[in-house]
Amino acid sequence: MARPNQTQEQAKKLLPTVCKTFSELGYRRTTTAELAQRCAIRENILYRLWPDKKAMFLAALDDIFRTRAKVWQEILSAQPAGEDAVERIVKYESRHQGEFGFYRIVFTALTETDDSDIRSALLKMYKSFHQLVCKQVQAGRGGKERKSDLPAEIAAWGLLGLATISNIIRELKLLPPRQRERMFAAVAKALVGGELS
Amino acid sequence: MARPNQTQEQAKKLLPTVCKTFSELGYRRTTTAELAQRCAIRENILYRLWPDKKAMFLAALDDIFRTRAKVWQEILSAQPAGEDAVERIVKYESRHQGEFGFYRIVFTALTETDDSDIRSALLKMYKSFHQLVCKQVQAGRGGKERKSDLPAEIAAWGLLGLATISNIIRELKLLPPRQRERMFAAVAKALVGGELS
DNA sequence: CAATAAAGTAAGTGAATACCTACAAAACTC
DNA sequence: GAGTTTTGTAGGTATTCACTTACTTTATTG
Repeated sequence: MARPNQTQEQAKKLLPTVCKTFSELGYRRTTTAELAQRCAIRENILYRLWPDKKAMFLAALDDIFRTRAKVWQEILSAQPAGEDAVERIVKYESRHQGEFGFYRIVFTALTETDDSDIRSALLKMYKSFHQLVCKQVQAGRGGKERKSDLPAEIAAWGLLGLATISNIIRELKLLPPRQRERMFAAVAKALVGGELS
Repeated sequence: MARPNQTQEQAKKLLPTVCKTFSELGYRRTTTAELAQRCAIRENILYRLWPDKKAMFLAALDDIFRTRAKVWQEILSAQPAGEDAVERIVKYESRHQGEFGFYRIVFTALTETDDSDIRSALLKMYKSFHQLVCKQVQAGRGGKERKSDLPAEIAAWGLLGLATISNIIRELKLLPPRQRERMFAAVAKALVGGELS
């Protein structure tokens, strides 16, 4: 025996760069040569870490999802399950959207949905997020749902749509940042309920 | 002189096939060979109709945008500027979403936004749609805006987001059709105002 | 019909790209 | 330090793809 295998660690170390590359260039335009160069390694080392390009992409998708979920968790745990949990997440999202290239990766994945692996990764991701948002909406309402409110599951889909269009707006600079933030807050309020400030 | 130039007509005739191909395969996976085959012509004929692949894509993007706008116009002109104009469009969209591959082309375009031509085509498209939706929201409210209502421009962005997530839901089969329709209607109502049935 | 330009056919080309092979250097265990 | 396994280097290959070239056929007009 000799030299412990450190592929796991190296893969982990390279993931941020891989994510960034895929989110900047999309799936097809990201070449393995480009990936290798940005990671400052040779191509064949990439192939020792992942079996093929698709696996690299799926790893990036998964990582970016985990990262986002973790960020939310942190926001929530700062002052757990309070009345204003959604509000805090909404505020955070409206400001920091796109910082981690989350949506660009999702968009590029959405144009590859005829690949069953990518499809099911996306499916899992959307379900998880919907559930997460759902819970927060419910928590934010503190159990008492007024008859005028949208059901939480429905409001959650609306919020995911809002996040999506908000990223498109950001991407295309359809609105200046502040206006986009205000739009985000106003629509979120309309969806979740009147109490949000 | 001999034989009148019919490239315009042929281009027009091929556009639906070109659109369909791009929306099924995305920009990168659509090869000019595939396009030619589906159009039942040779590759170099494509290049007599458009200067390059990007031009083919932009033509498809433009066509699909015009088509959608025309459909809306028809829905509206059936019973012009009524109180329920938005409602009719919303109902139509919730049912027929994705039929024309509209969003798949938009998604693939969104991953190519560092190309300035594609970027500005998208920009123009989103602005037009937002304006169109805006007008309809205002018309639907019949001039009288209640203080609880979202401003029309903001509600319009919300509706575009709703349309987007709704297409993602359809694409990934996150909800069965009827449930998706109900979700669409409920969120649209929350955004536009309480009067919609 | 003759001249001419468009429409179509068939093949090719150079560049890009995912992935592989063969080997050298380094590091860990005993 | 010998033996073994990982890590790194350098180059290659088969394929795909956007786009081209050279040529034949067809339609149109004077």
